[in-house]
Amino acid sequence: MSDEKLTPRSQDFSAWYNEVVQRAELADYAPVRGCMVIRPYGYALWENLQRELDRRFKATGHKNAYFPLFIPLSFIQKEAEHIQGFSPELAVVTHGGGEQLAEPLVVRPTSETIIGHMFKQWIKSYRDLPLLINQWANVVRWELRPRLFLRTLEFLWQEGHTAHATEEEAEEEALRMLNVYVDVAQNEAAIPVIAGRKSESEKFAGALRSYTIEAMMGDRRALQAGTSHNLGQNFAKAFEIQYLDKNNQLQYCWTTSWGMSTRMIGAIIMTHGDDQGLILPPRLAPIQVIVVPIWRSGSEDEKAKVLEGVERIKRALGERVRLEIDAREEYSPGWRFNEWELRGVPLRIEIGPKDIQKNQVVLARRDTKEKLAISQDQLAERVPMLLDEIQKNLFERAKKFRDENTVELSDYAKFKEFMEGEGSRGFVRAYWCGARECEAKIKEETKATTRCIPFEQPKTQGRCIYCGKDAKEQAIFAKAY
RNA sequence: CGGAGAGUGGCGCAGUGGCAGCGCGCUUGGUUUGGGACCAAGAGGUCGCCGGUUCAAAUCCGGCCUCUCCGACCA
Repeated sequence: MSDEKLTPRSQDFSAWYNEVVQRAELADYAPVRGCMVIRPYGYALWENLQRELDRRFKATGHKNAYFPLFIPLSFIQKEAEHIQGFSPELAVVTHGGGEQLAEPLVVRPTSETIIGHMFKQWIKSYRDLPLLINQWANVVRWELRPRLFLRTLEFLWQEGHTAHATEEEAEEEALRMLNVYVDVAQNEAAIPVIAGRKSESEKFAGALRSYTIEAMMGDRRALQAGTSHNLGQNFAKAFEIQYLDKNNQLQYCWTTSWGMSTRMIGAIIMTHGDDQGLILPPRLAPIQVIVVPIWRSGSEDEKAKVLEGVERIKRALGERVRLEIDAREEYSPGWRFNEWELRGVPLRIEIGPKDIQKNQVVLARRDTKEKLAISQDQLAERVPMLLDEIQKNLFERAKKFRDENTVELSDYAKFKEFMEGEGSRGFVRAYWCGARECEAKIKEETKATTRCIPFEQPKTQGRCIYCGKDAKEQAIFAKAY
């Protein structure tokens, strides 16, 4: 561990991000380019996110299963758009057991194809529907420019895959799961998101429609934090997922898929972090409260009293919050304060000789840096309340930041000016006619892409920011990760 | 793949031909402890790899590899 300060976010956001990830011990670089090791602290954060997602998946009727890592190459090729979208980033196994394989195997970039293959075996009748499956898995995409958590060659995620009798049911499912992502992002990760539809060019390879939640990071760039796809009958037709309806007619299923990944950890870091380091939302923080006891050496009596105080804190809070104690004598209090701030623990409790005398403790909030003294008798009541308040404050703060950096524009010259330069100045809401050409030109000229067409639209209509033709809807434009 | 930068103890770096160093971290002992403590003694290196020049190469020359950042691609 180094004593040096982090690179300030304003100076170099990327450098800040990489330093935070490594120094907070979330992850480390692996010996293979583009791969990372998720360390225990980072993995604990992932487990908390997993738990919240999994709980909601089960509550909406989904069951977990597991499908193989290897997919026959021919499967990927069955859906035309799918192969086009994914072929540049496939990892392909050509040899096994010392022999060249008769058919190469693809390391899954996503599992629509192999799951489609299995769904065909499992679905015969309308009585088998809907089929609601989720899997927790790793996937591999051979990305050109990796970034810790945001874009690694291998990443962890969940992928939901469902099959339905009707288009309406599939659509309803895709939107239901997007709402689960909205709920988890906003209420657990404290990240405000904009939910909407992806444009044709930004949608998932092989989908009928893609839905997304988009978040603004601390450098004002956009990050796609979760997606849900209505796959129509594209995969059902490619994999012959068919059922007999009530009238004994053979019908193709309507399928969906949806995913959220370890990228969310990157989103949490970049949404809430500051120049001191990480700030974790209490609901997901592996450690919600860190207790830092303080005493003078040479006084065993004082030390014993402080440690008794620590025991009282543990008794009051141990069952209610995720609490750890840092009683390392080899580090000064100041060092320990900085360390736990770097690692983003939402609330710190300081307890020393002065507090013992007054029967109090000092609480230090990570989000506002405020310190306040409370009576030890109030711990069980006040600490959970304070954690809730921190959770709420992080969300409100991020929302305010996003809103302050979102503008509505109707003039393309102003749009270009807004997007000028290396960094990002934020989100632009603008009317867009929906034409692929306008979208492509805007991207070429400004590097901004359509992030989504938000569900929430103004009542009025307008003119396309690029071509000036009539436009029914607004889109969010931004430079994205 | 295009552009930029970097490879020297765990980390950050200095070292432009002549004994491989500094700061932090690590170990041991001691003194400390309310915002990144101090003293002392230690451990730790085939200087990214291969070849060449030279009495002598971390340093000069040639080739290769890797990583990071910026772009195209993407959860």
